[in-house]
Amino acid sequence: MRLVTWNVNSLRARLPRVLEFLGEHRPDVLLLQETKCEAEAFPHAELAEAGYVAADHSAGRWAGVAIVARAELGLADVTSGLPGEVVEDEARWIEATVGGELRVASVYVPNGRELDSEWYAQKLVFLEAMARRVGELRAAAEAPELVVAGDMNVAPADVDVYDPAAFVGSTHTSAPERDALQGVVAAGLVDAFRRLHPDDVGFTWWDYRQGHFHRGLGLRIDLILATPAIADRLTRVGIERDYRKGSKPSDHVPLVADWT
DNA sequence: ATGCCGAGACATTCTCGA
Repeated sequence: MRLVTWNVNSLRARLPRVLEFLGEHRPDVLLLQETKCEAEAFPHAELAEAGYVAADHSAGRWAGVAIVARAELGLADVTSGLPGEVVEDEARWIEATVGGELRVASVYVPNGRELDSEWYAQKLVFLEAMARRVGELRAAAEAPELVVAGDMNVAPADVDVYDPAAFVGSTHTSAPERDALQGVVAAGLVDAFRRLHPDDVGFTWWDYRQGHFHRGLGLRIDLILATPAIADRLTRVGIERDYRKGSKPSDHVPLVADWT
C-alpha cells in the first residue's frame, strides 16, 4: 500500500503538479489539504482521467480537504466534518474507507495564528476533538486499520523546527499544541516518519518568503499517523523534496508511506 | 544547484497562511 499526504495550497493552482505526481508515484491513496476550491469546481474529471476517484469536503476559498484513491480500490462510507470542531464544516476533516478495509482521514488542523487568540484556542479544541475521534474509531467493534494524515500545523519536537528559538512565543511549537498533538497519537497511532527515521531532520514545509527553502529553513508539520499494525509493516516513509522545486510549487511537499 | 511570497476574491488591496 502506498499512501501520500500533501497540502497543495490550492488544488486548481497545483493540478499540473498533482497529476505529475500521480503519474510518477501511482499512490493507492492521496490525502489532500488546502484544496481551496468550491465543491462544483473540484477536478473530479481530471482525476478520473488519471485513474482515480475522489471525495472532497470543500468550502470555497479557504481550507478544503479531500481523499483520492485508485479507481479500482474505490471509496466508501465517506463522512465530512470532525465532531466537536468549533467552526462546523470549515472543511478541515474528511474520512473514507479505501478498498473496503482501510479507514483514512485527511486533516487540515487550524493554524492558530497567535498565542492567546481565539483561533489558538480553537486549534487546541480541534486537536482534542481529533483525539476523541481516533479513540472512537479504535474502540469500534472490528475496527479497521486507520491512517490519519495531513497538515497538523504543529511541529512535534524541536528537531522538527529549523530554529526552535525563532518560534518561542509563536504557534506551531508551544507546549499546549505539542501536548494536544501527542494526545492524538496516544489515542492509538504511530508517527510513521519517526518510526523509520528516529533522529532525522525531515521538513515538509518551507515558507515561500526570504528564500527559506534554499536556505534549509523548514518545519515538519505534515504527518502520517497510522495504527501500530500498519507502522510495523512500513517499508519506506519518504519526503518528496523535488516537488518544492520547479514551476509553481506548493509550500508543502508530499509525504509518502509504503507498507506491505 | 533548490533562488529570494503565493493564492483567491464583491480584486487594483485585503485576508490568510506558519
